[in-house]
Parts: sequence; structure tokens; C-alpha cells
Amino acid sequence: MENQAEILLNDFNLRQTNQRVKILQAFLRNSAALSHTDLEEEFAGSIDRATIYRCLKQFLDAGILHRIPDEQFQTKYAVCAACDHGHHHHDHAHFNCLGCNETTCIEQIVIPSIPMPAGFKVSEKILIVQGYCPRCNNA
Amino acid sequence: MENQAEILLNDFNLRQTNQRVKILQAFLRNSAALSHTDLEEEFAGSIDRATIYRCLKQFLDAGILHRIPDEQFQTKYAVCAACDHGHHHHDHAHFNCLGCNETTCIEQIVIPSIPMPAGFKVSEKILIVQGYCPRCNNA
DNA sequence: CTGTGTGCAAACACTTTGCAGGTGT
DNA sequence: ACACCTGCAAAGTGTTTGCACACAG
Repeated sequence: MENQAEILLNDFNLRQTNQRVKILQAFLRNSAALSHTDLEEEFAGSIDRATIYRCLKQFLDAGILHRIPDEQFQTKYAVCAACDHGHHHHDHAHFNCLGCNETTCIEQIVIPSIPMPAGFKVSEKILIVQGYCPRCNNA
Repeated sequence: MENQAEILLNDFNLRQTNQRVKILQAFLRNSAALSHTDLEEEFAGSIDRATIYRCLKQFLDAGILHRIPDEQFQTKYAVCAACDHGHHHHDHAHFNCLGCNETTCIEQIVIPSIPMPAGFKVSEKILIVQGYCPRCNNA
């Protein structure tokens, strides 16, 4: 069976280069969101910083990845299981663990509707829950 | 009557310098949150970049200001009406207008409790609502 | 007077961009 | 063959730090 990363690139009409496949694979094997720095460390000496920036931007534009701020408001990226082909469903929460600093999608939780004051038009909601994940909580 | 900025500095046991007072006043007369860049522009030629960074950091530590990410996940700062003396009540939403890019506290809205999966310990919730404010919505 | 804050400049970190050569289709 | 991607280096932008002097208490 073909590699899932390659399928994704195909689906989104992006050229299939070694670097893109490797980067996508990194996301696919991690449940947690990754920052540019995470990737830079993982691919140190093998993929150039600039290339990582360009890939991330392109994946964002294409809609393969989405952005999540971590507890320092640093940008992390994640493939979103619920999103397909530009149809994003991002009204779910993200959990940021203050112990291991991992950021994960909590697909189960849908952000409750927010009763905004009159006159406001809401287009997107971002909910970040901070605390400790089961692993760090028991440690 | 004494200046509110001066009262604040006093309350938090911070030295009352010209620069701090000016920066605090900027926050007090703006309903919207301010970024470092906003302040740098406002005080161009009068307060040094580095000083602004140091003041913001100190105000954060002291608990006078809190941080909110805007739509680019850039940090903005705001005095929080509901917070007093280190007792923060940040479980309210922030609204980020995609038209004028202003970020404001919506004190009226309390973030609903989130039913997290078992094992997670929640310590803070950040809710950012994006859309258009009444002013930009009608324009 | 003492300790802290400020401005300036340099250092540092993060991100973007131009260009020449390499790669996917 | 062509268009696009990559690596490298340089430029751009945002943030921090060291130091000498100024200021608040």
C-alpha cells in the first residue's frame, strides 16, 4: 500500500518531493502538534530551515495542516483528522499540556456556541485548554 | 485626584517612572488590547523599544496585564478589569475583529465548562472568538 | 545614597527572500 | 523540457542583554 503522506500530497495536487513526504510523515506519526523548531531538530542536517518554512506555509495554504498556538503563543501545526480537502472543521478544542508541553487536538469536544453581544459576527472560535495530560498528571 | 496609572503602580509596588505611567495610561485609555508594536509606534522617539519590552514583561509578572493572542497569534496585552492584585479571572472570552484587527475582552462571556476526557486536569482555558465587530460589520 | 530603570548598541533568535542548481512530472 | 523545489546565504524583523548614566525612593 502506498504511503499515506504520498496519498495526501497527491490529493492536494502538490509535487511529491522527498522533503515534503518526510515532513508530512513526521506529522502523521505524531499525535501531538509540531512546531517549526521540532521539525528543524528532527531533520537537522537533512532538510533546510527555509525549506521547512516553505513547506509548512504551503501545507497551511493547501489546507493539509492547521495552526494552533501553544502556551507561549508559539505556532504549532497539526494535521487535522476531521478536515478534508479544504473543508475545515476547527470548532474543536486543543489541549496544551503544561507538563510535557504537547499540544493535541481534542476532536471529541465541540466548542459550545457563544452568546455574543448584538452586532458581532462570529466566523471562527479557538479554544485552548491548558492543564496536565493523563501521563503528566500521574507523574 | 491622582492618576489611575500611578495608583496602579503604587498598588503593585512598582516604582513610578515616567515611562511606566505613560505606557499604563495607553492601556487605560484604550479598550482594545495593544501589541508591543502598537506601543512602539505610539511612543516612537520618546520611549525606547527595550524599555517597552521590559515594562511589559514586568507588568505581566506583576499581574497588571495579561496576554492575548491575536489572529496571527501575535501577543497582545490588556489590563483586565476583572482582575485585581494577582487574582486573575481570565475565563472570559476575547474577541478579535478581522476587520480592524482589534482585540477586546468580552467580560460578559464566561467560558462554558469543558467536559474533558478522563485523566486530564484543566487549569486554564483560552477562548478567542474571531469575526467582525459591530463597527466593521456595518461598514 | 542606594538600588533600580532607562537608553543605546550589540547580540541573538526567528522568518523571509534571491538566486543558482537540482528534481518531479 | 519546463516549471517548480531545494539549499545556501543574505537580508529583514522581533526580542534580549550588557553597560554607563539617570532617577525614584
